[in-house]
Amino acid sequence: MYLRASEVGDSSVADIDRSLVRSLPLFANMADVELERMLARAAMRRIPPGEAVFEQGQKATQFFLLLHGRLKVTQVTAEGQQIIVRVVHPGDLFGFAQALQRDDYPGTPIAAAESVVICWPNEVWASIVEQNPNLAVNAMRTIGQRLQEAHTRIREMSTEEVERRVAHAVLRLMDQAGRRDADGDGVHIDFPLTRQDVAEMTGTTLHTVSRLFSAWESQGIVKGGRQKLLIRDRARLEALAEGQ
Amino acid sequence: MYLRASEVGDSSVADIDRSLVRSLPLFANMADVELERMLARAAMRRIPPGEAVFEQGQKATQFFLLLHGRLKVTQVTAEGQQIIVRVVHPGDLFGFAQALQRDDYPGTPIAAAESVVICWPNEVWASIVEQNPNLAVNAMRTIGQRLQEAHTRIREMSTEEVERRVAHAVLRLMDQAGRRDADGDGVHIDFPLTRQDVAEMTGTTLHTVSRLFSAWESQGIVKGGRQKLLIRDRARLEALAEGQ
DNA sequence: GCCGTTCCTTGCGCTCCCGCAAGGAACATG
DNA sequence: CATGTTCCTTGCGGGAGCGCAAGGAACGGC
Repeated sequence: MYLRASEVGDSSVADIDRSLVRSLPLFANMADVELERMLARAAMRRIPPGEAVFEQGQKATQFFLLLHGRLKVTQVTAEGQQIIVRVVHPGDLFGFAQALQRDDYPGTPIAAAESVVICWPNEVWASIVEQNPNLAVNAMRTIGQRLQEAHTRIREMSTEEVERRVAHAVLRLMDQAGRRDADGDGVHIDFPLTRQDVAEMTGTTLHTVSRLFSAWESQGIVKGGRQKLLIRDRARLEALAEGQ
Repeated sequence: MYLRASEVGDSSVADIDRSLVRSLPLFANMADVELERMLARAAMRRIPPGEAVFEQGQKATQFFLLLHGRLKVTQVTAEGQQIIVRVVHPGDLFGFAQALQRDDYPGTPIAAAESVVICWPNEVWASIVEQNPNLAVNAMRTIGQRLQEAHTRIREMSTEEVERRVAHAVLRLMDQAGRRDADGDGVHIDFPLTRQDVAEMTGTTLHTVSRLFSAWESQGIVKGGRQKLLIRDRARLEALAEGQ
């Protein structure tokens, strides 16, 4: 049944995995009845890799929650330069334009791996918050954390050289999407990640990232691969991030 | 009476300028009674230039609103490098640590000019939000906007060269703190602003900022001065910000 | 299995910008 | 007015990292 729905791309409320949703911090203090009422107004969508959930600049009519998979949120500048604003992990809200007080989406979330999202029309937000202020508080915390991450990134970009910034970015990815490697030693990043991606996260070029990874690999700190990254020596990486 | 209170540094609720507070978007939808109740739990403080409202890392027990003046929020890295995270303008909330889900303040707000703030103990927040969800929504929007600004800055730092970044920063300051100059031509920044400050906002050095300002001055775009900046040709500055 | 596409690597030259250094101007303080 | 402090300016040299370029490796589609 799930598979059939997936083929269509859209799917009914009944298919949404309750236990998964229930475990999210966002809904921690929400009563079962409330949650059910909220899910009743939701829709589910499957996003194949490389596809966008919505496009930057598009009118914001819905907000979203990532259930499975991984999204890279990109922004494109007037000159066509692209950057990755953040990575959306399972359980994260995104496409939250109205909270940012704008009526269009500021970025484009692209599926790095096969992903499943649920979405609500914008109007749902207000009506739900009214009955459940706790959700608003939770959402605010989420945005607050995101703000903190942004400030961290600004600080790093202002004061650190490229190697440290890249090391920090890799450590962050490791914490958010690390997975113990099947082949024994090390932790790998759990979704396809190109050198270009890392460059766009750290404000550098894919060339520099490639050179760094090569250098690190020769020291046994990481092991690269096409769209893959395996971290073998976290301590050394942390040392690099702190500037030796 | 106001002056006497100022001398002490702390002041009573009665002194708070109601019409000023009333006009803030944050309280737009709040009933007079609610506002009065909220102000009843507030305290007022005067901050002389150069002094901090609180220190980075300090336990967060209060949140704040800037009434008059101007604050530069700085963060110091482990290596002692300083950056300016943002500038607080009159009407802005700050010291909002609990919304960021942390119990210490992430930065240090330093008065650039003589400033007046009002502050509340953290507990007030929860009790007020409960009775007035609208305030939570407003606060979330504020944080959302701040997040957007942070992303803009990240994008600029990733993709633009120093000159464009500095031009953008100056334009932003102009919009937020610009004031028609008394001596006729141009708009000046309404608080003391050093080259070092601008450097810390844009992730460069005071040397580079100084060189840029000199170059711009020789083209008649701006006019510098000790802790002063006068913008004479906004159009040219915008052109620079867009990359000629 | 072949071919096209995407992704990665590495060398080389160049440029933007930092860091050092030294001097000068504005302002505060007694 | 004298002295110290903060802030600004400018020259010079060096280096981190970008951009170009060219080649190679992994993957997917037919």
